[in-house]
Amino acid sequence: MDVTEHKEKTWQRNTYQRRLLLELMQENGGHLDADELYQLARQRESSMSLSTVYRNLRLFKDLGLIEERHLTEEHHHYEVKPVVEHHHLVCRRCGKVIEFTNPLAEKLKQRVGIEEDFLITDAEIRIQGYCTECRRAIETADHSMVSNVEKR
Amino acid sequence: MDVTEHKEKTWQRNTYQRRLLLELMQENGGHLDADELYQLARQRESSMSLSTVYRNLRLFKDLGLIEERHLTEEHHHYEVKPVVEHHHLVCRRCGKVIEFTNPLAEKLKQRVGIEEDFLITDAEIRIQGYCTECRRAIETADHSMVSNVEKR
DNA sequence: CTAGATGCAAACGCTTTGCAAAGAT
DNA sequence: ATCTTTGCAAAGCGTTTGCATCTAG
Repeated sequence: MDVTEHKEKTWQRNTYQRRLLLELMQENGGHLDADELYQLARQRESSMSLSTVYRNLRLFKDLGLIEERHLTEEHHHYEVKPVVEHHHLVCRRCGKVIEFTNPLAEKLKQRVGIEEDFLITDAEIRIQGYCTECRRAIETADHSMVSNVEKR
Repeated sequence: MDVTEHKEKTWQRNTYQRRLLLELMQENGGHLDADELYQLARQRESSMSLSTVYRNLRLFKDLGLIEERHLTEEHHHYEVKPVVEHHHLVCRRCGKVIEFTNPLAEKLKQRVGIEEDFLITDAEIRIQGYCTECRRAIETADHSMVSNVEKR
């Protein structure tokens, strides 16, 4: 038995809304949140309801068609299940999200799985930092700023 | 300038509630969520308010005393800032959380920082899978289960 | 004294749910 | 004809906020 398969929901009816939502998810490779997807869908089907979006996002997720991401503290993002697992680099200043893959991530999973005796199914790696542009912007702003040491 | 320091909030009053909350966070090394901390605090100070918990969790976080974790989809968990960065292994069945450290994680951060020209501040790695016990439990249950291939 | 912190209740934002109507098979 | 899915509105849940009161400094 494949221990990683637990979900039982199925796709019973092939509705227009469902097709549209999945299509939009596939076109928009990026990281959509529920509301962004809702707005996109409304452009083509103005009667689209937000709950339909939520219901289908959950369905797609249960079927393994998309994956849920935790890029910000506020709410979820979704993306179509990538063929190769990739991870995310998030800029703390501008919020830009860069996807990356790195063989070390795979190695890390293997290593940890063995060391802790876990059967690893997947990993989510979110690295935070500052991108080139924001580093530059902060340094520039810094020159025109007063020291704020006394604030403490 | 240290580009990683952005927050400006300070600790102005040394209140009982604040001391209590921080103490509880430190005693309870684990991963507390806001409500768990609230329940603990109420045992010692029955008038403690949930908003005070939230306000101080945020304060502690801004001061860098604790860190916010995203272990489940539902809500946040917090833990006192560890001396060495560690990551989490979460069992998909029983929810057990195991902390681990691995030199490959550090290496990965360095590598990605260079490759993408990011100044890395930190990383959150959450690996999911099945622990020893749950694997065993699933396999055992499996033997007494009917195949569910026809469900589709 | 007085600004900052608290407790309470109400508001908030994202997500889920109950229900009647519409739609797919 | 049946049973799923939809749209709508209302509820749910974790979290935040406004405000009067309290309190540490």
